[in-house]
Amino acid sequence: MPPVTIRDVAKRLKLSITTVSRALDGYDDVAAKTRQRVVRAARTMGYVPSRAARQLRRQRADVIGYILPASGPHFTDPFFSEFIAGLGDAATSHNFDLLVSTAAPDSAAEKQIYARWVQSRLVDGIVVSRMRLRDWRARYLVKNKFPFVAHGHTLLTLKFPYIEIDSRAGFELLVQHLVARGHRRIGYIGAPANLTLQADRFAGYQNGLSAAGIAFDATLCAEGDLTRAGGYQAALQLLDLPTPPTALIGANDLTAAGAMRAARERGLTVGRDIAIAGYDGTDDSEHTQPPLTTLKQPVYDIAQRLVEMLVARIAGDALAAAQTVLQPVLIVRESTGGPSG
Amino acid sequence: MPPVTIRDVAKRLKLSITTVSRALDGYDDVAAKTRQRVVRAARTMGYVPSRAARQLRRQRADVIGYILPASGPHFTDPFFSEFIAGLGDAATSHNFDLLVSTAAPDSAAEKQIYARWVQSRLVDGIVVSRMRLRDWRARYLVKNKFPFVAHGHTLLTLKFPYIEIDSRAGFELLVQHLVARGHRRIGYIGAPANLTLQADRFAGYQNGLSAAGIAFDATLCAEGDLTRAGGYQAALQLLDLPTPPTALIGANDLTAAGAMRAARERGLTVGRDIAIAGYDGTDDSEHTQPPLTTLKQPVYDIAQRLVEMLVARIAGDALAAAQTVLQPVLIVRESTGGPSG
DNA sequence: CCTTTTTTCCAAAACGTTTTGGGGAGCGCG
DNA sequence: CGCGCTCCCCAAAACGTTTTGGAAAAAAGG
Repeated sequence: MPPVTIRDVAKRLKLSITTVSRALDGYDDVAAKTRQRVVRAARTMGYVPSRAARQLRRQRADVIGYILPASGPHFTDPFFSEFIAGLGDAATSHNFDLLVSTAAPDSAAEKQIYARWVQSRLVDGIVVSRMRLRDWRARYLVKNKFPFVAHGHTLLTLKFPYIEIDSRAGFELLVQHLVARGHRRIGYIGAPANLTLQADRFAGYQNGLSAAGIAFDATLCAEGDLTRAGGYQAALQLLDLPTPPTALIGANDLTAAGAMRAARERGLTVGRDIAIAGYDGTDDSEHTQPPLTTLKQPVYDIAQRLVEMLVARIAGDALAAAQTVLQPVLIVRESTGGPSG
Repeated sequence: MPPVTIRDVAKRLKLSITTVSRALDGYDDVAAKTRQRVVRAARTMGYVPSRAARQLRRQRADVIGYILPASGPHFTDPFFSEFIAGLGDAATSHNFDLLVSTAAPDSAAEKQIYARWVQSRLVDGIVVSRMRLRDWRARYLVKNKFPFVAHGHTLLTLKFPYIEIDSRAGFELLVQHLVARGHRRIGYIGAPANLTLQADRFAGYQNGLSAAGIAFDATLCAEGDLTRAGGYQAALQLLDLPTPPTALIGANDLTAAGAMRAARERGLTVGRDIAIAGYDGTDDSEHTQPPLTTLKQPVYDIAQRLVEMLVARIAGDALAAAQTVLQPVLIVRESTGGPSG
């Protein structure tokens, strides 16, 4: 049985298509009684407007897009679960749908998806996350005047709305916390250098050191890839130094989790023999062994607010606060000695 | 600047719309030379077909839908990260897009989303996961003859294609493993009773016990909710029994992770004083402390295969293996004493 | 009772494709 | 030369909405 169209409803009611459409859309040039008839008939007949037709006519899709920076089997960063949940919930509550795709950062596939989405007007706005310092996505979207919002900024001189966590200040705080616990040799496991978050967090780390009067030592820094495996490898490297660090900061919680594992393998008890801290503060960090000291960013809220900003931008509203910067909050747990430590 | 349409391309080339369309779609009734001209012009002009128009005309969207069983901030089950990555990658490689929404199981919102998606032909197929014993979603989709595939079966007498892991056999195996390690008091932390996976895994647990000649003891069973917090609470309850279990099986890894935490809080060393095992086997399980014994299901592969089945079904192909049952593989790690234990 | 205004409805045009059902031109063949 | 074939191409219809620009009917005003 073919889906019921607006024409069917009109025919049944002996009304014009126009009237049915306008009745359903709540225009005031249709008699109250008629509207009621229409609404009732539409419901009992199970009429739902065709998305494609509506979309074609109105030139908008009521869909926002998000591309997961992942390709391949092993992808379990809780950050993104929570981020997607936030996007999804917010989208639904604004009567938008969420289109999700996956692509490895800077891959050909990624470019292709953006081109397709933008050109074919499949989505009418995009949320982009994990920004790169010179982010072609931002450049591309700005150039095409395509509505988008970002989680984080870039180095480019482009104007676009974003929400950002001041992770630089956060990492300063983290270093300060470790220094207060008596640490002087504090290692850092970063992310790929082209990521904004790496630039910020690394700068925060360095600032923190110099604020405490500790000389920066490049040998205490290693590059991870924001995964557990990357953190593990990098941590091993640092722990095997002649004079290993007594504290380790990971660019995110996953990195820190990998580092904890490496520490254990080297016979160290995390929280006593070595301090380890991360960044993100999703639920998982609370459940590591020992619980992880971390900087918490409100991932779900951010996702929600991003959607709200995007929806407003699609509607053409001027954005009140186009660039928002939030402060992360330091959560001290046992992996650095515990709250009272 | 308005997007370039097929009409623009046709006008520029002084060809008909028809010819341009057919040239691009690779019909063989257009001269090779003409096709070349068209293809080139389309590319240089940056022409991409309008999704809405194509969709309206062809009566299909090339979109598949998936609804995440979550609503609210705390949602970080790695199972779903990996599942979504699999869906996304597979969809992309079949030239489909993936529409994602979130809704709490059996909520009004969930019903509404299904109705909308199905009626408005927004998606032309749906992947449904975490099946319920009497799943209204399966019923609804079958009734509306809407293409879908499932991860797991139901109790209903409905025919639909699915992939399933024989978790019943898996749990038998798990019990057997624990018995071999000398355990007699084996606890079980389950999931809500309306879930198929709970029925299966619980049955497997019971079978395992009876195969080993151990009497089933209901006091050793508690209900979790597949989250870490749920596992934690349930485990506390079991550990505080007069004669607590010496081994604990969680319905999934998250449950087991929560149980591990509870055990530690009671001063037990996991893997020595108590054995704990889970189910899912995503990467996370390898990185708990101690690493978790688990039954591994190939989540990413399953997601990919589901998409393939769905795409085939949308295309109208008869499905070769409509119901697939895979065996989970037991991965023994230190949480139950280690491989050589 | 005629005019003006308001209320309620509608026909037709778009939106950008794909597909149907030809049709003209060139060629080979008798 | 005329016929049929093949090769390319195209006009027009259709997909299901929303929106524009009235028009008929009813109400109000004189």
